[in-house]
Amino acid sequence: MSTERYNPRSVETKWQKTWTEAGSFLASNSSDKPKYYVLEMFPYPSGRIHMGHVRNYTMGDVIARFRKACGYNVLHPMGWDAFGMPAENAAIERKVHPKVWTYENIAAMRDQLKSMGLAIDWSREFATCDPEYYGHEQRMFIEFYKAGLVERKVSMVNWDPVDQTVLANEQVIDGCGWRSGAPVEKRELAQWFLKISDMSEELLSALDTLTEWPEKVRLMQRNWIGKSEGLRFSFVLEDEAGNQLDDKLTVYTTRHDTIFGATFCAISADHALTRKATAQSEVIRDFQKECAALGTSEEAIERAEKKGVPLGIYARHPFDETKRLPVYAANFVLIGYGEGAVFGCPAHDQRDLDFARKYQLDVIPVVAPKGTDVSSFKVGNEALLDKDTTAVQMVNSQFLDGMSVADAKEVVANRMTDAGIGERKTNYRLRDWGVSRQRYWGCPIPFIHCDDCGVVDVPFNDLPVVLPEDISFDKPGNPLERHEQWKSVSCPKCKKPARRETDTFDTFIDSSWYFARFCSPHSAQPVDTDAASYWMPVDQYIGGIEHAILHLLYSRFFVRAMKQVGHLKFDEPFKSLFTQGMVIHETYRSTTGEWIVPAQVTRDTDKLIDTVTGEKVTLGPAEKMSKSKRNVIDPDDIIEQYGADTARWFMLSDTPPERDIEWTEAGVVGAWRFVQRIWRLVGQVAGNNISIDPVLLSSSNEAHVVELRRSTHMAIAAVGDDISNLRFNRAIARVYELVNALATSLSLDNSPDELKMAQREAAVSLVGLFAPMMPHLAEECWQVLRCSGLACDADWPVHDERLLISDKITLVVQINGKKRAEMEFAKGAERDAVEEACLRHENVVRSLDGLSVRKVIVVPDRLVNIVAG
RNA sequence: GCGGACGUGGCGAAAUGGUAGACGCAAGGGACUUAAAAUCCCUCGGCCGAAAGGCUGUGCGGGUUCAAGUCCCGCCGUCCGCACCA
Repeated sequence: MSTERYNPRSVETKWQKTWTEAGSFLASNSSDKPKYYVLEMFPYPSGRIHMGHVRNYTMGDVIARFRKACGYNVLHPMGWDAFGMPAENAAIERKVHPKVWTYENIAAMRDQLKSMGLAIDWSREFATCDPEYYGHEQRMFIEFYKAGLVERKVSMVNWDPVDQTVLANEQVIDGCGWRSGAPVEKRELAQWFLKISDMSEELLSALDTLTEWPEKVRLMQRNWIGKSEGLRFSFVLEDEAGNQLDDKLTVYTTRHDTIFGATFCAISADHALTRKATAQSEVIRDFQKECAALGTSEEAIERAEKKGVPLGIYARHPFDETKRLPVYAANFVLIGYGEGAVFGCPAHDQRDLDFARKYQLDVIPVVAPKGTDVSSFKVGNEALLDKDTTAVQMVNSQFLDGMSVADAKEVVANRMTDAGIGERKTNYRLRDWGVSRQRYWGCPIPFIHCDDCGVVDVPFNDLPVVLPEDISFDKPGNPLERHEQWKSVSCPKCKKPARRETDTFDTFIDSSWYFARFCSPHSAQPVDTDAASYWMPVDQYIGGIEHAILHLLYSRFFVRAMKQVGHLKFDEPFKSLFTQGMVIHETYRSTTGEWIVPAQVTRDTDKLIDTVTGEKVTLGPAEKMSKSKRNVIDPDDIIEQYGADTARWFMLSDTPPERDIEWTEAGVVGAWRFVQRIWRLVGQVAGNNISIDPVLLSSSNEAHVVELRRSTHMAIAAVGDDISNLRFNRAIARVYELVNALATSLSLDNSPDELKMAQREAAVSLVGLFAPMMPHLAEECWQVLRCSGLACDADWPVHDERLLISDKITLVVQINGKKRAEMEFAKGAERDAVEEACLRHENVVRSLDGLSVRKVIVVPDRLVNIVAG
């Protein structure tokens, strides 16, 4: 049979159409088969898919198709995380309405995803900006409110004084607003919170049940929740002259053992005592402004140089009347954690030490290695963080001297408790989830403010509260706040004029339950509880590691909240989690330092040349594909030139899925050549025009037949195993091995019919094995091989265990751990016989010259290690 | 700053504590061709050697073990998250 080149352009659209018409990937909510729910994190509709999407959705697709072939009822849906700031930025910069921009982007990206040939049930698609979707979200929020899961309280936001608008952390650059350039201020606003911190312990302990999550993600969540067992206690305060003040200073610490090392107290710039002090001091006012300019980002706060100002008040040491500790307002103390106040123990905390050195405060070591000469023991510029708790003891600490750290904690906690100035307290770092955003393009928060009735929830009958469309972004700030007509409503309770809440939800809410909605996307309820009970939890969830904490933790919380109000019957949304790596690419710069797009760079022997200017290009490291560095490859271009299968194959090859993958032209071309190679080999097999006689094939002892069949069945066993474990790169290496074996077999002359049958068996199996990865090529090969039905409906190939067993094994002979020889033995050979044979091997005899054998270690069927000296 | 990960040939990588480098890419040599492309065959961590074989080698320094890329301790480097980006 003559083999023409495989032309993906026409073939791929043909099969996509076939699948759609056959409804191949529609999931049924009732089936006798076991269910399997595979989900990739849904995309933000930025307008075009990027290579990260290609990687993410290819992985999910392989799993979906593989599970379908294995006989599962598979749910593999797609939707859009469609609210968010970029739509507003487009509205400001390009004068297009967020809604128009978003839905146009969705349409474009849907087409792109479809061109990848994904096995998705598109009948379940929705966008989070669909009023139908966010209406259910509003209803659930009210249900949460009634169930006591919601709270309204004051918290800080970044405020741009010029644009008169609230800024996200990413919009604060070096303490200034990104558009106005004005120094950021902090402002207090009454905001809505979901009380996730009430669930800290539950969210922490349930991590132990998530055995199919990466350990690193569980660890990150554990640290994020940040459970600590400590002590909360109060200092008595006095003024400069030693007069006792009415106020007390309450601090939280986990290191109460170091109380005698305390040399100062530090409180947040937003602490009530700091605020009180600003009234008298301009210095303190200025300091507070300086802290405000850091914004609300914890990262910025913690990276900033440790600074503070004395407040002119002092804390009396609880156990030593001769000591008093100056109280500072400091920029590194977070108002949101513990009490917003700490005592500083510079010897044993790096931040405290940096601070103490800057302001010449005392540094008193109170924990030292046993046997240290205390009088000469000094701390330099590195705090002593005692890791080996058995090797240290308390010093310089009066009644604690000589104790272990743990005992000292006990004693201090008991004394404070007995004296009524302190109590043991378990603390969590996890804060409540602030969900209010002062923005237009989000889900309206379904509440009404009435002067008489206060905050009133919108009646269910009036839901959804739909975003008004007649808005403008001419002025900075939230258009909803300026929309008098939309804002004005009558109070549901007293019917008097009232105002709508103009804040919208954090988009993390939208993404905290979409996976449950996919089970019954058209239900009149937020979720159909039975459908969710059938499909949930998601069996395999795939997404970027950047979501390891927030999205995944919020979803875990939200599902529990939904359970509490009766929508769901389970606790954990994601049974197995996989976090894939990024797609990176080399970066290129011109002689003048500008970034250059890869398409504009050509390789001339060992130099890189700019095809537009002809000038030399400087090669930079491979980095995450980004618009700013211009190192972006457009998936459309790749699919147009090589086809989706080639792009998919490349994404899965070589690099383990959890690691960053570098996109290279050479790699894509390699994948493309492999597609053509398969096509040629399958064509050759089809040309043999033979059908398999199972009896004849399995009874053949012909060496080539046995060898090829062994390769085929080893590949079947290995590929299935590797895909199940998401080791796609290994699965692909096994596919290459099978292709190499088939090619070798096909190059033999005068093949008997049995060998042709073995070749057909290899080819048909091969197509089945790569079908989840290259589904279009698989359909085309399936057809050429005259197999029945569609490849996407075919069962996963089954391997014959008997063909995997070999009666001979190659055993490695080591002397003192170094390989000296290889020997063949029958499988399961006697230990003594093996040992004896090894010792007679010429290499072994030579190497052992002059040495005496002390011990021989035999690992059956693997290795012999002769210990000699 | 705090938290988390990663580090193996020219490159992407593989390796239940048991033969380091499977598989792929690139490179070099050869076959086919008028030529090129495509395809096919061979070589391919480093050093010594004609070969057999030997020495060395998994970021760096120690340790455990008959045996360490793998386990433990300490460094170095790179990347990700830090609560209003999604």
